[in-house]
This record gives sequence, C-alpha cells and structure tokens, in this order.
Amino acid sequence: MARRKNRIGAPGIVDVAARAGVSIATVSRAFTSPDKVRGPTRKRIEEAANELGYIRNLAAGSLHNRFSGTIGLVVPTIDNAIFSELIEAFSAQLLSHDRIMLIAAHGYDLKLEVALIRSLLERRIDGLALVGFDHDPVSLNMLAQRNVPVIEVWNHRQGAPLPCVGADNKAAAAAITGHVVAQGHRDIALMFPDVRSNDRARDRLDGVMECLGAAGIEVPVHRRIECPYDVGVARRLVDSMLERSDRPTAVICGNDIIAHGAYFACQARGVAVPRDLSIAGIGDFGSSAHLYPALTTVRMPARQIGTVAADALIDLIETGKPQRTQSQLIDFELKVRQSVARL
Amino acid sequence: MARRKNRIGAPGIVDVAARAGVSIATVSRAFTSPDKVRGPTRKRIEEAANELGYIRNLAAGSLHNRFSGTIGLVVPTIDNAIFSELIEAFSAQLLSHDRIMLIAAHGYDLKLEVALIRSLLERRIDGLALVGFDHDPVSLNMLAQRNVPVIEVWNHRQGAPLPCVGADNKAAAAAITGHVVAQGHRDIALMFPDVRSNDRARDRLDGVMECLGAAGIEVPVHRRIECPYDVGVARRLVDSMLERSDRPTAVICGNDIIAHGAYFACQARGVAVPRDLSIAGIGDFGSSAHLYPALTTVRMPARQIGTVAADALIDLIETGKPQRTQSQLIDFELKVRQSVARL
DNA sequence: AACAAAAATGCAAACGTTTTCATTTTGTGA
DNA sequence: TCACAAAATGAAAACGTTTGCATTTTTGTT
Repeated sequence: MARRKNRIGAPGIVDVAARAGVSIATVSRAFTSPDKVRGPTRKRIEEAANELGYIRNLAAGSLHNRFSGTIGLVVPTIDNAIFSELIEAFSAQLLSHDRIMLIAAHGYDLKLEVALIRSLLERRIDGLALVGFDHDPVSLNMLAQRNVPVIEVWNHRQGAPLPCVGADNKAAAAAITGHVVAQGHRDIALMFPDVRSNDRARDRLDGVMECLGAAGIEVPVHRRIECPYDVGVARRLVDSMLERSDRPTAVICGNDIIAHGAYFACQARGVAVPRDLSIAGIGDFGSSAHLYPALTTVRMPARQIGTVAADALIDLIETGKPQRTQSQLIDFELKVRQSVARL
Repeated sequence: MARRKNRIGAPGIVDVAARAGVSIATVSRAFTSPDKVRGPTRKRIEEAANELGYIRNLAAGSLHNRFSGTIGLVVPTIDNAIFSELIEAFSAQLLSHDRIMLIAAHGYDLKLEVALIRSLLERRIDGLALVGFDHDPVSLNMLAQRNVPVIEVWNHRQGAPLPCVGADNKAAAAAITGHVVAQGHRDIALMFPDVRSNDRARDRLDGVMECLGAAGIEVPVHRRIECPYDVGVARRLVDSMLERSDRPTAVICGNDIIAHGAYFACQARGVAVPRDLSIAGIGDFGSSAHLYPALTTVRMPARQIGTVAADALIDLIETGKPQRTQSQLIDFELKVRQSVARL
C-alpha cells in the first residue's frame, strides 16, 4: 500500500491520475467539469480519488483561474443578535452556491476595517460584503482598483455607488416614531449609539428627528442619551433616567438590544411597561416578540437580507457587471405589539 | 502611468520588482522576512508596492510553503448568543496572530459537518476548531489522514483523543442542580434539547440526572421536556406546563435561552419568579445577569474559551506536536442570583 | 466497412509566489 | 589597500492545479 505522497503526505492530483491510469488533465476535468469526461473514465477517477482520500487543492487552482470559492464578510461585530442572524443566513446561502465565508469583525473601527479588507484580499476572495455605507476611502480604493465585486448590506439608499441590499433604516425609524407620536406621546427619550462611523444608526436617528420635527416635538438634550448596543449599559442608563422625577412617557431605542435593557430596568424598579413607560425598539430580533409585554418595534429582516445579499453577490461575481437586480430594498415591517401605550 | 498589469489588472510581485529595480526574490523576502533585506532596498520595495497598490497573493505562496494563514471553525450555528460570543473571541484572537477565520455552520447535522470540513480542507486551512466531541468518523479520518491540527472547543473531558479547550459541562450542570436541590426543591422539571449528536447537552443532562439521583430525586417523564434552544418554543412549552394544575417548584433549563423563554412565559401568566416558580439556566450569556430577577445560572466563559482555543490551536500549528498545554479545562462558575427560591 | 465529425484525452505552458543555491556586494581587520 | 567572511541579492526550480492546443478515440453516416 505504499502510496506515493507528495511533500507532506496528502495525495495530490498526480497520485489520483496515476492510480486511475489517466493524465492529470483528465482528473482535473473530472472535478471541474465532469460532463467533459466519459462516464467510465470519470468513475475510475472517482474511485481512485476515494481510495486515496484525495481532496483537491482549490488554492492551487485559483492561482490559475482566479476563483477561490471564498467570499469575504466584514461586520462590525459578530456577537450581536442582529448581525448573527445576518451572518448565519448569508453563510448558509453562500453554501448553497458552493462558496464558503471568510469573516472578520472590526468593532466599529473603520481603520481596522481597512486592515481586515487587505487581509481578505491577500487571500483572494471572489467577492466581499460590507455592512453599511461608512468605510474608509482607502478600503474602497483597494477594492475598486482590483475590481473585487463588493456589495453593501443592511442599509439601503437609492442610487448608492455600490450595489446594496438592505432596508431603509431612516424610514424604519420614522415609522416607529410615527407610531409613538400617533399614540399621543410628546415627551420622548431617545437612546442611540454614537452615530459617527455608523450610517445605520445615523439614518435611524435622522428618521426619528425628522419625524419628531414634523410633529413639532422637541427633544431636549437630557432626553438624548448616548448608549451602545449593550443590554447592561442600556439598563443602567434607563435606570438612572427612571430615578429622576421627570420621566418621559416613551423611549425610542436605537435597536432592540437597548430596548431589552430598558425593559429590565423597568421591571427591576417596578415601573410598568407600557403603563408607566412606553418602550419602542428597532430591529425585532430573536426574543423581542416573546418579551412580556411584547416589544413594539420595526422588523428588519436580517435573515432575508443575508440570503438576498448572498444571491446578489454571487450574481455580481458571475455576471461580472452590476445589474439593477443586485441592489435590493428589503421591506421593514412595523410591529405594533404591547410596549407602547396609547396616551 | 502605464503600469504593467497581469491578466486581471492587479499588480503582482513582478511589477513591484520591476519598479523597485530588484528581483522578485528580494521582493518576496521583503514581505516574508524583512530582516533579510537591506534597509534601503526594503524601503524602495515598500515604496514601489505602495505606489502600485500591491497586495500579495497568499494563496500562491501557500502553494509553496503550505501555510494559508487561514483557520477553519465549524459550529452548529452562528445565530445563538453563546456561540456568537465564542466565535467573536476566537476570531479576534486569531487576528492577533495574523490569521483569519473561515467559518461554517452545520445546524447540528453531522453529515453536513463532513461536507463542510471537506470544503475547508479544499481551501487548505492551517488548522481547524470543532465544537464538541460528537463528529462523524469520516470527518475525523479526513483530518487525521492529512495531519491537520484540530482542536475541539466548548466541552472538556480528561484524556480526550484530540486537544480540547472547554468547560466541564457535566460538572457545571451538576453544580446548578446541586444548588437547586440545596434550596429545597424536589419537584423539578427539566428542559433539554435532543441530546443525540450533541455531547454538550448530553453531558449536561447526565450531570443533572446524576446529581438528582444522588439526592434521591425522581424526575417523572412528564417533567422531562424536550426543547430546542429557542426562546419562542421554550416559552410555549413552559406556558403549557404552567397551564396544568401540578406545577413543579423549579425548572432546570439546558441553557439560558430556554431559561429566558421560561421567564417570559411566567411574566405573561403572572407567575412570579422565583416565588411561584424557580428557574435555573446554564451558560450565563449576554443578558442573563440583567433579567429581572437576575437569572441563577452557571457561567460558561465563552469568550475565554474562544481566546484560549485560538492560542492553543496556533500553538499546535506552530509546534507541530500536541503539548499538554493545548488541552485546557476552563472553569465554570456558579452564579447564584435571584431566580431560584429557597423553599 | 470506411470516413468525417465530434468527443475525449494528453501534453505542456501557465498561474504568482517561495526557497535553494550560486553569485555579488558589503563590512572588517590586518 | 587587500583578503576574507558575512550579508544581500539574483536565477531558476519548485508548488498543484487549469486550460489551450494537438492528438487520439469514439460515434454516426453512408
């Protein structure tokens, strides 16, 4: 059983060719375009490959045909319910296209994003998905120079320079705000993260402010609370807000995570939601519908975005040229549940 | 500015060499072992590379030195708070070792896991991390045959055949169970997922049963509820349990997600936790500490496991041979909070 | 059965690096 | 300034595939 091994020990294409009694060219074709090799020959090759435990080296092939079968995804963070849904769906859909995902997280640091993108390019990804529109120009230049198909996910704007698949964050925020206002709220607190280098949050905040402005509602500065996407911090901040005598009647949260924090703060203080305080979220992930009372929020279909984005990116890669179908506006959906009271 | 481009347009090492007036060998060295090229020469090369926007092709290099700078991670699912913490930490730590992560999720389908591992091997990963001990023998064979460094994360057992970094799930489950029993509970419901092909859940359930058995406590079959890691389903199942007249005094949940579902079911029914029902979790991720009342659970340090696992895997890759330091038992921590009442 | 056309296969040249070995350059002490 | 060791550089052979082109085999037609 002294099978010939190359340097490290894994059987290569030449071993398979030798055992099947064909040339390596034929073995290569048997894997890349099976219909080009005759049935019996292909069978012999497959047997040889199985017996040897051959696993082809896509990296070597990519050298020649510039196709690595690998797609990059760069996200701010993986550990966030909303992105993990997106990532999971994106990855699963890629899999159905025989691609696999190289992922990296930059923690909202766009300088680090540059380094990550470079690192991905060194591995010769076939395409790349980025979250949102805020990126360092250096990143964009690198990508443009080498013609890497890129798609921006999660947010959507008409006429964006790159194809994008996402929901209209501004409109979504306006929708939930409209609902809160329609329920009669006037004294509203806002809890949003730092919106610099985060276009999604910025668009949301813009949507809120615009809607509030149109309704003639002012938001004094002490009602504008900066809060990262973190339950614990949100809980603490809401708690200190509840401590004060002048409570707002409603809180609009930059996303559902913050809203969850707000719930827990209320529960701990015996503040009834929505009777004593109305809470509105944006996102509608995982458990928001199951909270008690169920959270009124805007559903941002993370899974759908992931799936559609994967398809769009593959399309972009395969056709080579952008098509209108590659940018897609995904509909959000206002979910009126129980956490916002009619005043 | 007619810079010479190779087939697709991206400048390659030969372009850099030409512009810097050196051989490609020197350019290669300037990137892989900078100390081997003289200061001025290196500087010239760096300038040329920058001006051209050169990004080296690691895939081409890996062909030669069998080092792709890419590490595989196969998880059951990405969209689960507990794994996303692990993934984030693992990925971040890999980054600090200049590696990048190729990730794939199999949804608890070990046959699919085989395909995923094969796909990763086709991309010539330098090492692989797998979750838990339950894998198809085919997977393990593929990996063993080609000598890919593998590490199993999340769970831990003495003398496991492969290096593993994780906590003792059985002991953790026993610890929380011990606490529940010590608080005087005898009528206890169990909510665990299907434990086939999930060693972590199986070990936990074993730990619970063993501890209960030692305390002389029986768990009738209607108290053993099979429940996936899903808030919504957990909530529904607990809700129907609460509907019945014979309620247990405590529920031990296979993980915190299930516990969250239990909370929401109780809140919706006006069942007070822990007065009317005690709830215990396992995991202690994200928001468990912030729930009201705070969840009594066992902290499984997902981030730490991710970080340590990354270091251990890199060590395994670089030393080539397993060392004792590569397997590591990570301590869990019983978190006694407010959700389990003393009877 | 013979022939042309089509299909299958093989040969060898890429692909963009890394690395060995040989050669050139630099630095050092006399 | 010279001789020599050490350091830096270059030439060329890998690395494991894919693919264009040439050759062989098969298939279909008469």
